[in-house]
Amino acid sequence: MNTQLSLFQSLSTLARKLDASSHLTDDEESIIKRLTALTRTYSAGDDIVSEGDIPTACALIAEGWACRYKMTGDGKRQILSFHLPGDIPDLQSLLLSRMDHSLLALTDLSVAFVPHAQLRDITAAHPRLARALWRDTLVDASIYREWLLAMGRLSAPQHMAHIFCEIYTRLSVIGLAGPNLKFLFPIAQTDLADAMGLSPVHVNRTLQELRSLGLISWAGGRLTIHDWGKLSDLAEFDPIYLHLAA
Amino acid sequence: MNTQLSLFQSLSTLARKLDASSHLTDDEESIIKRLTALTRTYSAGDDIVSEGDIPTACALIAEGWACRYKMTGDGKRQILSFHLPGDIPDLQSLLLSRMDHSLLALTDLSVAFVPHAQLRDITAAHPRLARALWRDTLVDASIYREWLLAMGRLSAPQHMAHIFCEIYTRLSVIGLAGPNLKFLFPIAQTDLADAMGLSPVHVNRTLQELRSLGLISWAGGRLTIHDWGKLSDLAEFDPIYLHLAA
DNA sequence: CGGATACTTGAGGGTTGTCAAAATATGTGG
DNA sequence: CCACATATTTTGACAACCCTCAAGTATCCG
Repeated sequence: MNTQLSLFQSLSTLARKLDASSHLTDDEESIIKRLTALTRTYSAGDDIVSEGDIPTACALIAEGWACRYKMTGDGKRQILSFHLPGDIPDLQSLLLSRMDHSLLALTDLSVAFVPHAQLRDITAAHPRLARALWRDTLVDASIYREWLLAMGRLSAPQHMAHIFCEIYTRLSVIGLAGPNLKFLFPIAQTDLADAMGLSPVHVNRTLQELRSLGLISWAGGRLTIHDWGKLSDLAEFDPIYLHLAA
Repeated sequence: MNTQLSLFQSLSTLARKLDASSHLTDDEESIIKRLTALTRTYSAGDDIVSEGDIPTACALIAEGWACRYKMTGDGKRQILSFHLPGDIPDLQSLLLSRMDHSLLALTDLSVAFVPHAQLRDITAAHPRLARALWRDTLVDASIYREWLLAMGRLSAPQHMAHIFCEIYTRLSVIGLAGPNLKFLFPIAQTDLADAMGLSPVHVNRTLQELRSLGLISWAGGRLTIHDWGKLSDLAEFDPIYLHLAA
């Protein structure tokens, strides 16, 4: 993808997300769209930012999927969240200088880096934009809460169904999934396993269960939800925790 | 405890916490200490705020322990975080109007309610205070990340050890635990189970394992860490995620 | 076409859950 | 201070869930 186009698009997506949740004025919207940023591309598997780093810019996802993760001492990985275009997964680095986790490209990825200095300037000059960004980090925290519930108290099939429902909903918001319930889900089963805290083998078996129930199909990086009602019921999915409306 | 005293103390604890992480000026510190708030007391087991509520004030814990939790459809509970004096567990309600989870008194509790209007005023007038509060919510999110890692990828004994290490560290910061490693841990094993995503029976057995290893004792609501080195090694506990220093 | 990666399947073992009951601690009223 | 009711902790037996190891199959990519 063209770098200029990619930057323009990612800033538009961000502005759209912030407007949807915090009602930006035209003025505020154009400030977001005029952010300058250095665009970089990554290959699937690359670290974008690593635990311990002290970033000087925030990563705005332009295209592709990323994730936050942490490792245990003996090399087990836990994925903490998935990130889609329009997300700024390390926005917290503006106030928490040292990264307590890493950021990884799950697919080939293009990222626009918005300098901290610039974000500090606009948040100082525009308190409403500061609040919109703050709100965005609070929604992040809300998603963590939902994931904790899913990890601790949902069965494996419920948990997996929950992830599918969340991703579909979030993709819809940014226009990357439509009402036909077919969309790109371009990660490996191993990644899903690390997000659910399970082994890849068990994820594979859980997946077959959902398939044989006729709820979904997933192949070649494309996911189809065959029965949204049953899938979201199973997952006890209620999008309130995404705080999509102000 | 006297209500006035309790309010004064909770505001001091809050000011101290914010100063430690974000370096308040004397002026800013006194603004925090002059917040007006209605103090209320709760009994262990009371809901302070419930999922779906739209709060108009934020709950500042003055004395006792609280927790955030969510329930599944079939009545299973997941505790999402523990909250100690000086914490404002529902600070996010300032920007996310509807509660996506509930807040519960784990012990008898006194809470100072700071009106949203007042918080909006001081964050508008004092951007540095706004950032200090924002930072506090970002630390919250960081703790969620660490809990996700613990739930997904640590063994039950490691996970439990991790919780003990975290709580000890956080109690130290607010002066409720000292270098002798003995401190109040006034919750039930059932609560710990709901925080770890395990059954009470298994928590009990895990506890006996830690006891028989000579790492801790826990009885009558008092926890003693006998070997901090071994306990924190087992838990792979690294307090970086608490972001105690700016 | 060949090598690497990802997915699938099977077998067996460890961890954790459920159910039920006993033992202990806690709290309250007399 | 005791007696009782209640809540919490502890124990045992068994089943379900999930993990590991290992091998086989499919898919992707140069």
